Amino acid sequence: MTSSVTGNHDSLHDPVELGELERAVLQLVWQHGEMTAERVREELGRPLKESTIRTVLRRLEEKGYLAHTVENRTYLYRPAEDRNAVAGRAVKRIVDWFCDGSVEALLVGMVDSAVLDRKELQRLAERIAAAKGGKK
Amino acid sequence: MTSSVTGNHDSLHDPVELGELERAVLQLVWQHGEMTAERVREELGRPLKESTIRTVLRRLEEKGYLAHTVENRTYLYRPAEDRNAVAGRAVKRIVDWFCDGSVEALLVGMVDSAVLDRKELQRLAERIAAAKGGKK
DNA sequence: TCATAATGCTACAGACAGTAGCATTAACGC
DNA sequence: GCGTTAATGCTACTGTCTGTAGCATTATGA
Repeated sequence: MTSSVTGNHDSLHDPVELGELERAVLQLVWQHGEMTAERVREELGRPLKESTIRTVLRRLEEKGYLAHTVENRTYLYRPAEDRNAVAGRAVKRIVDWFCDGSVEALLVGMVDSAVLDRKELQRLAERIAAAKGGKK
Repeated sequence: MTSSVTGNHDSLHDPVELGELERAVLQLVWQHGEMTAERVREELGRPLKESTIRTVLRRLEEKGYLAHTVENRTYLYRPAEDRNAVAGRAVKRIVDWFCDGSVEALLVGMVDSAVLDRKELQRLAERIAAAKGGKK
């Protein structure tokens, strides 16, 4: 399967392997900062049992996306990773697989497939160029 | 020499939903331009039966990534979509899900998670700015 | 017409996501 | 202390997808 597994650190998870519901839940937690299962269920608006929500939350934690603390006997879930960072890694994988690792090729592809507007790309480039000084 | 086309491509699919083997095969075809099942098997270097390869190729076609023509009773598979474009859409999905649709946020995330070097991003921005006059 | 080489069809096991039921346990009031 | 209640912990079933492949069928060329 995995061709060469040299240096495997499993801290890297890909949002790609998440299902619909998992993604929805993860986004909610990212949005709200911290949530209980009950709260998630309410926000979701879908007719799901609480045990379902809890299973999803637990799996998300197992996968490294969430962490929880116990507050008065109640689980409080909060993000374990920055969403943009997670997205970044996910994109990197895609770039590696489909664009020979070239982010440029990717952006070109996004423009070509009308996913990204050329103008938008322009603005983006300017913003990036402008944000040069911001050493993080 | 008979040559017919059977391109059946209904909707847009995401490369994200591909398995390891499927991805490997798809990349091979993208790399070589067109391939027969036999050729794919050789290139893969994995001990797989031909029927396996053919199943994967068929599924990739069903999913819209490949198309085939028949050349002397033999299937010739070729890409049905530009790889960069496919990657672009895949990334867009990720951006929508995890970055509120902001490509900028994504790039920032990539830098933050050390997926993309700040310098590289700079060069990228310049290149993009330079490649202004394109189609569309 | 017969062998051969190609495809077409079908299947099965393992992984994973969606969904949920039921057992257990700890806190709080009486 | 003891029971009610609210939380979690464990387990499971089903459907879908992917990896993998066997076997039937069919067209082609000698």
